[in-house]
Amino acid sequence: MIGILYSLQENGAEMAENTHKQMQRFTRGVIAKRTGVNIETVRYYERIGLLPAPPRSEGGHRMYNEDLLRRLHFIRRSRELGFTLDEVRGLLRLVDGGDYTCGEVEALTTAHLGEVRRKLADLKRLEKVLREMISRCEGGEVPECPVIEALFKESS
Amino acid sequence: MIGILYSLQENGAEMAENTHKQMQRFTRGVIAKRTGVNIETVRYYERIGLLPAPPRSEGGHRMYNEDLLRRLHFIRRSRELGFTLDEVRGLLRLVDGGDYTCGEVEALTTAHLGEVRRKLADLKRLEKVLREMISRCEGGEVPECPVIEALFKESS
DNA sequence: TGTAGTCTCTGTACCTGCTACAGGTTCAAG
DNA sequence: CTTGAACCTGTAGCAGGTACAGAGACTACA
Repeated sequence: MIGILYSLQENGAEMAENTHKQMQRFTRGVIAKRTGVNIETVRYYERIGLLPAPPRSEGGHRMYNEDLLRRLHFIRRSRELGFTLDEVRGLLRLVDGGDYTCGEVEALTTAHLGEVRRKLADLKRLEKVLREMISRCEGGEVPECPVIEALFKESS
Repeated sequence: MIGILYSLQENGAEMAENTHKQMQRFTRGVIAKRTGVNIETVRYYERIGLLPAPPRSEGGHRMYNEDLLRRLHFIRRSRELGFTLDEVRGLLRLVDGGDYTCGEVEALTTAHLGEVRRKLADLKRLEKVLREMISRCEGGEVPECPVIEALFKESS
């Protein structure tokens, strides 16, 4: 088994005095700007167990830290790339070094890698088509319609 | 203005005798296998105006053609890459050569291209991290946690 | 220290993008 | 002409958010 090498989850007990400093007050505006995620969505992620519940202030306000912002940013990007929240959960556990065996890590990672590579290939084709459209347009040429099947190969 | 050079939409009036041959009976299984989209979703796309309403048989059954299957496949792939249905709509109109001016084509295409390139960059970083995890694992090494911020750069 | 303005809280309702019935009709193979 | 698979319309549900409402917490400034 792989040990937990670098957990981003911090539980209350481990919250020593000196780490309290890192608990700035991140407003919804700051969170949105730095991660692209709005506060309602953050609460939603907490509710479904995708993010750990952060410590609270006396008055009950959530106290976020930098790590949480990084996780949020990661989630946001992954979502934009078309991964489901379940897949994101898996990715997070992978990079956290969860309690997977090496074989499990390899199986999961290989699966993700396959998906990533398929997406890369598709995006490259799309990029090519878009690039060509622009250059034809700039050349004063009327852009021909790139036939759709040229965009993405039909094999799966 | 750019003319409609190659429209995939066929209206009833243009349905000549010889094109009727192409109207095979595609069952939900065939559609799912060839496009990855199930029939309920196809009907949904038709309802929201993403796909043209196909001609019907005497009994009211939808008669799909190859073009529609290609469009479906295109939509599916684009969705997997994280584009919204609205963005897909824009892409379809672009490749159809809609009634855009050249300037509009360029603006839209450039915007899509920017997004595509950001996604490409993100996927490449993700691929690298996953590849490294696998190779470390294969080397018998305990995989270290790749720190999350290394995955995706924070500059939006 | 009071108070205004901005933030957060919980809860619920709504939105997008599907997906899955239910109850009935059509189609095509035998 | 039957029979089973596939279709039809309609509606309801699920995932992944997003947007209030009404109430309380925080901060800055007088």
